[in-house]
Formats: sequence, structure tokens, C-alpha cells
Amino acid sequence: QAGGCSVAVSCPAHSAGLAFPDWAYKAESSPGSRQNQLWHFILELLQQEEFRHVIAWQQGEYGEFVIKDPEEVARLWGQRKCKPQMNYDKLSRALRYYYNKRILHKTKGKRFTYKFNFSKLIFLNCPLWDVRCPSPLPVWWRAVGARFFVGAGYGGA
DNA sequence: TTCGGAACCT
DNA sequence: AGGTTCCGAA
Repeated sequence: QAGGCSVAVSCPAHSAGLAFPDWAYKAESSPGSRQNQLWHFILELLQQEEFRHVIAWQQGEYGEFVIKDPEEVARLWGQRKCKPQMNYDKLSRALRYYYNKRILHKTKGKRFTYKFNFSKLIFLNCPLWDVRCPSPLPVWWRAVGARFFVGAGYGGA
């Protein structure tokens, strides 16, 4: 599509033959939206084994994760954003803004436990991957992709 | 601990 | 828009 929202063939979901609704392909609704977003960062940490003592997927509910060391996650996030004063109080406020956006929600009763709304974010900000020059998938995508495609299927539009 | 308003920033 | 900072309330 001319607007920069077409589905690249190299898109794993596409090659897997999955159909997604139009809203899922929203690529550049806002200029800075694809870089350094908190939920990308969370997914990035979640994907790396060396951070399992800090943040990890939770056994049980699909897409659920636990922040095992809140201040350390905050420190890493602050490091990424060059905000040395970052702490869990502030980071968690940012996470709470995701509730209305339906990117995340809180698992009530479970301490430091949140859950991703994968069906809503799967292609939110999905970059336009070039067919001719396939760029490596964003690191956050690998985390989502792995969890999403291994788990329950998607009904489609 | 968790929540969400409000002001502020880029 | 997507946080960051601060904070009172539950």
C-alpha cells in the first residue's frame, strides 16, 4: 500500500498464511513510535535468558510475565532512555498507561505480574519489511512471534 | 502495591 | 504520542 502500510512478504505471519485485520498493520501512525518503546524493551528483556532473574514469562496464563526485580528493570530502562532517575514507580506508571491502550493489563492479585494483549499488538508498529532486502526482525518481534505462533492461533478479522 | 490525575517534556 | 515526574488515595 502506498501509505507505507502494506504487508511485506517477508513478514513471518504472512508467510505463515495468517490473516490480520487492517488495524494490525499500522506501521507509521507516528514518527517516533517504532523506536525505544517500553513494551518493545520489555519484550526484549523477556527474550533474553540472562535477564530471567529480573523479568520472565510466567507459567500459566498465556502472555503473562513477572517482574522479579522491579528496580533492576527500571534501572535498565533508565539506562536505555538515558534517564538515570528512573525507578519502578515511574516505570509502572508508564505500564499503567498501556491498560487503556490495551497493550497490557494487570494480573490482579499477582504481585508485579502483567499480561500482554498479543492479539492487539501483534502487528502494531510492524515495520514494512522489504522483500528485496529482508532486514532482521526487530528483537521484540522475535519474542512476540515466538510466543504468539507457538500458542493459540488467531481467528482473523 | 496498585491506581490514575495532572503537569511537564521531547 | 509516549512517556517522565510527582503524588494522594485505596
